[in-house]
Amino acid sequence: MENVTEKPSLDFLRAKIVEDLKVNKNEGKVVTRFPPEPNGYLHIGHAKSICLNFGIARDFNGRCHLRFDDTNPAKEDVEYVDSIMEDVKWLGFDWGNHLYYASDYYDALCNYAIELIKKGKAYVCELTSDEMRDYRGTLTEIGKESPHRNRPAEENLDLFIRMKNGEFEEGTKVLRAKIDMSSPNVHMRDPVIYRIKKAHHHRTGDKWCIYPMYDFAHCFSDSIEGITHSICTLEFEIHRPLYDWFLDELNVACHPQQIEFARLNINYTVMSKRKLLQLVKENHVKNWDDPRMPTISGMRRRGYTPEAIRAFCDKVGVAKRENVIDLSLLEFCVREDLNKTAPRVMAVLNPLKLIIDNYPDDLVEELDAVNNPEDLSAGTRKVPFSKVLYIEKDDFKEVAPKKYFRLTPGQEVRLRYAYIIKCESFVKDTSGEITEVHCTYDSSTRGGNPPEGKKIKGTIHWVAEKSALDVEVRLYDRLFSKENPDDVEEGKTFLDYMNPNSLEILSDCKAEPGLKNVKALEHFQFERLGYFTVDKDSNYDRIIFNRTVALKDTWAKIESSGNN
RNA sequence: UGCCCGGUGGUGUAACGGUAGCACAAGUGCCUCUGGAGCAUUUUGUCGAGGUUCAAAUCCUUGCCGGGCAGCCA
Repeated sequence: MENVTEKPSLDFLRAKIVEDLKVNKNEGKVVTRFPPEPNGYLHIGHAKSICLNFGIARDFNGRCHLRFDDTNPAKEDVEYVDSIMEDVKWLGFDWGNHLYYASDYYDALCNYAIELIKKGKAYVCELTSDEMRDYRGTLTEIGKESPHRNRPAEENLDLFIRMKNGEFEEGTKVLRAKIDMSSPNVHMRDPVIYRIKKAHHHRTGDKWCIYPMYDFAHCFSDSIEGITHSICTLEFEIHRPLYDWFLDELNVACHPQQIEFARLNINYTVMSKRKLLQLVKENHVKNWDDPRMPTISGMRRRGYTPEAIRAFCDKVGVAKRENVIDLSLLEFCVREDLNKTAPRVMAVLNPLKLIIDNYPDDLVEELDAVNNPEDLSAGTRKVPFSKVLYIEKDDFKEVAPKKYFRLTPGQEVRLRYAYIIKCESFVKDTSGEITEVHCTYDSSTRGGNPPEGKKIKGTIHWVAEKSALDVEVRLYDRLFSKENPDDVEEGKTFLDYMNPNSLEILSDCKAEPGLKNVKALEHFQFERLGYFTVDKDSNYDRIIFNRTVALKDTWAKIESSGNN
């Protein structure tokens, strides 16, 4: 009780920023940036970075830039630029007018390179890439210096300008920083900073035929934008000395601080753009927005909400230790959000006909159903009820296992919001499959209220046959059946661990008629089943739902533990 | 074999020299017109060895384990 006013503990990044603010570093400003390369779609790992960078800016009254790190025209495309902007916005973040491209800085970057050359800190090297690899040395042996390393500055300048003018072929020359070929950090062994690429750039067109490398472009882009904290993932930690070297050599006014954190991993999926691209290109999934993909667009289509994703990113925390998050945490986050917001509705995925023998043949009653018990302001709706209904196949068993509360001969259940019924008999076809269940109802239990003193343990959902809507439902499961698909055995690839049952299409589902006019991305809870969203391929004639996540299923747990 | 980073329950993440806490997962019970939701409750942890200290998850030494780095990718 005495600790209620205690502040929640900060992650190490925010703690660092608090320290910086205390000593008035950067005049108290906090400026971050999210710097995607437009060479693929954003995934949930990027969401963590987005939430971090935009979240920090929000928490410290700073700002966060969206900057496309577009320094490799061979791999980049406007399609990706567009999708990235859409996804960041959808996640709920706003970069205001701080939208930038590294390509905006090509002139400035080129001038920085020239300055470096003039200072004698960069040189044009004509080694082939194979030779350069050779000269670089290994992790345990130091490198040796390029024969071009000690060219006079004027010659370097001339050569570099001619590179820029397109006088040389790709691969024949590069500009390198002159640092230290004996550094234990291979990134400091005279890294390439400019290479010739006669490629069309999605923004600068054919203006350039030399493009800066990441290490050179990134630190200066940060500096130009006045970034205070340049937050990136762990694999760039070893690049930090280089980041600092460039900024120190040219003595720029703004020297941001690079801080690294551990990227997000989730089990049963992959999180590398290369692998996601491969899944798309080789048609292992339908597209980047396939609902099984961990992409933002895929998760959106699957029915995840921005609120759920943000909550997830918040809960996973930030640290420097490698981590693998349980998929169950993600599922918890969507359920938690959708439970509060998704209207409840009844739908039957695997229909079984149920006939109430003592119910009038042509009567249709409109029964009241609560739209969301977690939010009474969502109101109620009318659901039509009549003699012939559909129920879930699973909700009837000829021979009931122990603790089975649903329909079985002689047992009573409640039809949600309708009546108490009793199972009298059932019909099997020649193959032994149950085709009809016959029940009687108690007309005094209208609305589902049992007589005084009587308890009904089981409640099942239903859809009236007459007015039922035919819908398609797509069930999704984890894309991979192995916890860590990146951990491949000899002779296999991550593709060998794909879950063959990650998609199940149910085309004969029945839903209550109120769902006739749903729109793409609307969320619902199908009572007792899970959360579902309307797929974008859905239309008036063919309504398609994607299962976002199933409800927690205590019965399934009891059942499976009993089978063990 | 070089350099850099990390090791806290099953999974994440706090505690910044002073009671190892929180969330998810798992278990149990209560409640319920969703076997949903909710509520209550339990189990499980500081990588090892030394040292400093009244006191170490925290500081030091060392070992072990995990990750990263040798693109004209980012």
